[in-house]
Amino acid sequence: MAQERKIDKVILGLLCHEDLSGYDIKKRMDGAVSFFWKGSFGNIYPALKDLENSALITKTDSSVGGRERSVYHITDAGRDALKEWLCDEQASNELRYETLLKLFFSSGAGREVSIRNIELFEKQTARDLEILKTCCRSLENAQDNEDHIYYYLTASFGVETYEVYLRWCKKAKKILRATPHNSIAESS
Amino acid sequence: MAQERKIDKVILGLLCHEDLSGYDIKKRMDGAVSFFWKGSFGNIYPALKDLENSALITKTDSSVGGRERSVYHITDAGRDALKEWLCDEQASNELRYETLLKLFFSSGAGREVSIRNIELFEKQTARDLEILKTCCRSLENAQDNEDHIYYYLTASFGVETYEVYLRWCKKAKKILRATPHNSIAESS
DNA sequence: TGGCTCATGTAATCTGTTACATGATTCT
DNA sequence: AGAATCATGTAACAGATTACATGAGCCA
Repeated sequence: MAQERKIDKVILGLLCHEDLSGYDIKKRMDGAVSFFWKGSFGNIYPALKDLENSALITKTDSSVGGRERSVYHITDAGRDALKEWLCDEQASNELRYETLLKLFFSSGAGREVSIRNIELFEKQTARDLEILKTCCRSLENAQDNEDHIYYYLTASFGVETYEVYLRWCKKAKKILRATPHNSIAESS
Repeated sequence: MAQERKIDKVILGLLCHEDLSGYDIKKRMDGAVSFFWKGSFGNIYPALKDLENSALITKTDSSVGGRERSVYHITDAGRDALKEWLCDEQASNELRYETLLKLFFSSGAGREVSIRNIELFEKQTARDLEILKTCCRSLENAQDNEDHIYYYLTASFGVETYEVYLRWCKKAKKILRATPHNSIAESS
């Protein structure tokens, strides 16, 4: 297990709770996890194969009729690997926001362009926030399960940061509209 | 220019203001840009070569003595390419936070582990926040330059989100310490 | 003299994305 | 019948990380 591939951990984490197929894993990843981690089929299926070869998961054929379906189950070694990762103090936290990158270099295109870019970001954030809020509310009312507290905490991280994003958008637009600026940059 | 490689835009954006060497570009990227975009030499040098081949930048040798140094300059075509990107409505904004990923799957390791992981995140965030705050303050007092308003806005995005991160850390730790939980998950 | 910073680049490797290929089932 | 969804996988490509290789200048 010299591999540090994050998709492996996501798969192990999901399988820790229930047996799933590759397709199921994709669906889970498109859900509540998606705002801080993404995956694709071209990513998931090879990882499942590797994890099976490393004996961290086992594969069981559960095809119904002619439709093929392989369900994966985590092994004890898999649980150990997951726990080892959880206990490892290293964690890479990366923000890759093209909107901020554009804003940083926006003097080349003028204020109208930067305001529009902020508005696009604002709209997307508002949409995502609604989804996260719904998610958060349903988790608040289901604290019976030990897992739910962790789901709630991650979702609430999303809600709180997205709310700040929206406040920042308003502030940024206000500043860009209010302060004086030379019109040369604008007209070029 | 069918390429969508972000490192190209970062280089063009930086060269828009001043002529720089590959080494300089790396230094700039390690500065204020680093919290929302990262780069490495193995990334920058090949990109510089490609951009030169596409005539978006030009290379000038400015070696001093035996120490080699190549300085790059943006062309008009380069400025056009940068502007085209700035005006393009598409923007990919991705958060890849391993800390959140771990937290989401933390029921496998228990509360003590998750609290420690949050504390590690908290410490790193506090460190980064101080750097961003300093950056933000110096930009507030230098609004003479049109570029500075954009630098300020991106830095203030960082400051505001990091402050929320810290508030969330406190809340999360409190919840994890306060609510009752079964000790089986803890002892396993 | 030794260590740090300046300075450029390559190569191996890893990882992810996208598109493609295939085919069954279910719903309207 | 046709569209959407279920379901698995591969191949080509893109992009980034890491380590490596090299060497000069500067400072203590």
